[in-house]
Amino acid sequence: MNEGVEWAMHSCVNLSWLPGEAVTAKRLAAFYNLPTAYLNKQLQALTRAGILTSVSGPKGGFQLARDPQKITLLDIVVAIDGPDDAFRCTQILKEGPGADPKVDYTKVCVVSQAMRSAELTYRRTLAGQTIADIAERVVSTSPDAPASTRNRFANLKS
Amino acid sequence: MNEGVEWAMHSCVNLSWLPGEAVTAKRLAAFYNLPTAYLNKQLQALTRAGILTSVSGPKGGFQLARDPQKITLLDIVVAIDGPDDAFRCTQILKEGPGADPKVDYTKVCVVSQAMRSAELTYRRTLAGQTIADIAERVVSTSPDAPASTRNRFANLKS
DNA sequence: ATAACCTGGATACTAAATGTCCTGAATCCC
DNA sequence: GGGATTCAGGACATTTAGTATCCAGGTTAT
Ligand code: SF4
Ligand code: SF4
Repeated sequence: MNEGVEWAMHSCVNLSWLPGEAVTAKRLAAFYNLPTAYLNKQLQALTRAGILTSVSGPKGGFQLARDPQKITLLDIVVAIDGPDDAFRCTQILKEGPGADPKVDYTKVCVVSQAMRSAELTYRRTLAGQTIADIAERVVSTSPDAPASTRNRFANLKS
Repeated sequence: MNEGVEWAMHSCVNLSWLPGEAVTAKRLAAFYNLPTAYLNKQLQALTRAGILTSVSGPKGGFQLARDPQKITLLDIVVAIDGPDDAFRCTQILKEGPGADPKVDYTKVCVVSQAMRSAELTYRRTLAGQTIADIAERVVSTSPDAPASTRNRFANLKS
């Protein structure tokens, strides 16, 4: 899995502490000391996926496109890592016994179904958790996180 | 995910149709027209993991090390793809606010916990399905699969 | 003894992830 | 309008992981 997923998760949580404020890629990157240009690519992907909105120009930057309660972890994973399943079906049955090129063995093959069922539970679990849930749980263990995050962003020079 | 996982799944199912018979890597590869030497590496990994047993020399080959009911899909995935989670934790919090090198943020971080919970359901689902389950489901849709598989293996020249 | 087969390391090849750079367009401020 | 700031995105370069081949060494059946 793309490590940009982790960056995106944390950035979205941070952005949820800064509602209505446009934060530049440079500042988001500086927060965790990440490569700016590369993080910018992930932010672009989130924007294309409709998770963030972006504004060009001075005072521009990124912010959450909708309520954190409506952004699931699955949304982010799909936006950054793509919609493909981890288990790749290379259709080896086509080289096997009943070789019928017209059949899509992805649907028929029992192995494929079994792996797919596992990935389904995975996605369901991710879809059941939102950025708001994450943020809330962070607050419950360290209640000053939102304030200190805002403070840190305010003090970021670059 | 490693595509060897797919090869391993199908090979294990095939081997479950051939109990007590040692099948050479060359024949297992020929069944799906796979690269012999590379498939052999996956079979070695399965052997190291205790899923297969191997015998050297003429009349040698691989066979299941235990009852197909006791081989879960998770066993195979771990043997081929390794035990690591898909979500990689690069510990970016160490570059962040509270930077404490002594803390293992993998345990503390809420994002990490959320992703981990999803992977847990994934693994649980995989662990709940065995090679025997797969084989049984194949039989229920095409009852002649075991016989035709044995027949095809018997007719493989190389 | 020979041939077949597994083991594992070395190596090559290929694809994907990671990271950088640069041009162009949008926006703000003077 | 002009300059500065920032996003958008394409074009690379670099690094890492996956895929594939080969060979030398050990095991076993005949
Ligand atoms: S569908 Fe089944 S047989 Fe075909 S490639 Fe996927 S796993 Fe293998
Ligand atoms: S533990 Fe949390 S913060 Fe640390 S790297 Fe993993 S996801 Fe990021």
